[in-house]
Amino acid sequence: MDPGERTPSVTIRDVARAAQVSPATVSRVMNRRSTVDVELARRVQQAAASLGYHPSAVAQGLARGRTELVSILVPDLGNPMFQSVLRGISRAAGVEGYRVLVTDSHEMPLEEPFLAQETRLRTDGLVLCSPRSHDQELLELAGKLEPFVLVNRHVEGLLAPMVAVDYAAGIRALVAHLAGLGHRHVAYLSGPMASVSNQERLDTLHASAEGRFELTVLECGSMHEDGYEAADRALGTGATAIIGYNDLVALGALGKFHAIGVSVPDEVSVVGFDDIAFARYASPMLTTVAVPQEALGEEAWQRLSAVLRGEEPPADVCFTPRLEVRQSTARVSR
Amino acid sequence: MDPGERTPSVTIRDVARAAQVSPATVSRVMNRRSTVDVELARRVQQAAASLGYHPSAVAQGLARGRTELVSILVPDLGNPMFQSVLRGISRAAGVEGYRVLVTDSHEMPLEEPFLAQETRLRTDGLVLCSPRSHDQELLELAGKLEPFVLVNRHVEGLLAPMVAVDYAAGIRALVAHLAGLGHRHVAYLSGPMASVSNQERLDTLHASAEGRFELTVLECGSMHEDGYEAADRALGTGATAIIGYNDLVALGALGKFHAIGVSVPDEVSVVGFDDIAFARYASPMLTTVAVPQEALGEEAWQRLSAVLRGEEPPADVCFTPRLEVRQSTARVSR
DNA sequence: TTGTATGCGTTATCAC
DNA sequence: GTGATAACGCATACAA
Repeated sequence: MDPGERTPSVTIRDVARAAQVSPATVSRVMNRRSTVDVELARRVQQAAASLGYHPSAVAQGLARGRTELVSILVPDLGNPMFQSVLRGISRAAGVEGYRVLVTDSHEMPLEEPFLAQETRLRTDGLVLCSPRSHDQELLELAGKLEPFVLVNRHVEGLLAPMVAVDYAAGIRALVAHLAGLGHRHVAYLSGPMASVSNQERLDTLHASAEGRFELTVLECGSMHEDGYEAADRALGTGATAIIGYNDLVALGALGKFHAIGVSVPDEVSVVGFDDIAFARYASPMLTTVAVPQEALGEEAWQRLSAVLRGEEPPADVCFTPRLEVRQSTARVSR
Repeated sequence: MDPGERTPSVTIRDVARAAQVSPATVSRVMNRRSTVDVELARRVQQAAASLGYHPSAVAQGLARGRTELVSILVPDLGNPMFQSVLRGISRAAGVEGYRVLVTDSHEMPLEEPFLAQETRLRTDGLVLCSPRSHDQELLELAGKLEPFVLVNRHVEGLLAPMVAVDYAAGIRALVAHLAGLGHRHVAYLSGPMASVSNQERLDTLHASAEGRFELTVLECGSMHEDGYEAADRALGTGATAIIGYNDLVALGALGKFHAIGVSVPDEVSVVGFDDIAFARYASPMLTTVAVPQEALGEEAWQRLSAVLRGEEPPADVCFTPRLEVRQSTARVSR
């Protein structure tokens, strides 16, 4: 076998020749177009099969003007939250024959615009998941990114379809829950500064904590290790309850507390955000705010799909997350 | 804005016209080819910039004969193990300008051949991660899948590069560990029947348990819920230690034990496989076998990349996993 | 119904 | 150095 040989791909012409018809007819047969004579069709089918012919996706893409590929850009492929969104999109898109090209910006906001454009150029559309870029930047970029839909982010003045989550409502539910349990001092393990959802959670936290409990904010991050590292710092503030930026952070804190012998929820309550699959199986089971992750992906696809078909996309949607009370929170003991 | 308007994309001709040069020259400038007159080059650059020109990836793909896209097929995008492999590939490929198209077979072995071919057709190469198909099927398919590399699976007679893990060694380490702790009855929560790695673990388990402890095998699965559901069944067999097919299953079992008040590792030891990030942060921290997940992805890319360049790929590699003793295992108390 | 011819946007092989 | 021009593989008006 010659290692240097290039794909000796069989083309539509080879099939045409073998079936003794024109390339156009082969094309028609392959695309089940119009009425092709049954006899010819069969000849083409056989020729194609025996030659092992498969239309070139690239050539089809060029000729049709669409690749049936869409891109998704996420800040961190390692985060189960984004993985679920990806699954949702991938599954929904797959049903319509579209495949997903995924790009990870590795929580580097500055790279985002470049990556978004780059990946968008290779496909028919783009899903921007929790972009960390500033509103202004997104507004300027919008033209070169279209068609695209925004997940987990609202940008005023942007005409792209959006699929969002009412994080404020989730935070308020969390605050009410903790206050109801008698907590008077709560620590928030803050997420990435570039994260708009972190900002939103922070703002809502400040607003709704007012008059209910003292709030201490600690810079943390978005990953396991960040929560693990910040857990005892949080405890050191005298807080009786800790709110993680997301479940990963909360789970990291849970791990640390177990490691240093601090009992949850007896000595300290811990809550997260997102309700990733692991939250339910943690010990203790994590109280958190459930975000419909796969649904976010599906809804995003519905909108992108509509735009790709030239139709009007469904109206923007904003999911209201649901408080999921489990075992990591309890009435304060002091 | 006319909703029906198609991408009014600016082409290489538009730039050529604006810069008063031939399309060929524009192409040369865009690709930093040969020596183009500095003055002309600048004119082209300006024209391209002011027109917002970007080469069509599809057209380039057709003309160059490569898309700079590779596919990866995984059995379950929801599994952190595969996510890590994906990350590894995505990151390594990204450095060389390649993007990754991901397809999830949703643990449906019968769909795999079709999906593999389908996704392969859209890119320059394929990474088959833990394929569930039979050896025979893979051998027959190989021709239509090339170039591709195999991760987490060895198939005799297949000339595709492979990146594997010595699961048997991992299992033996696990067995030695548990036996050393005095366990005389161990239960194995078996993974998907179609999983070759499950079969390998099972075989090695049977072989190395011989004379050390009694082994009970329970059908389970590959996900959290499966482990959660099977945990008490496993305990009911009288086993003092439980080996999960993977970390997900083990973590699920851990969750169940916590829920029903069974203390780990005092009443029962639990071990997993893979060492996903959550294993370290579980309570108790999960003893498991560490598989270098991202490295698997990176190595896979190195091989695929070499083949794409027409070079000889590095030799097949087989990682030896490392036993990670943590807190979910202890000396048997009876 | 079927074939012919042209276009899709680039790259690359030639002459100039 | 630079510019025509022919692929690349397929889809699709249009003609027959």
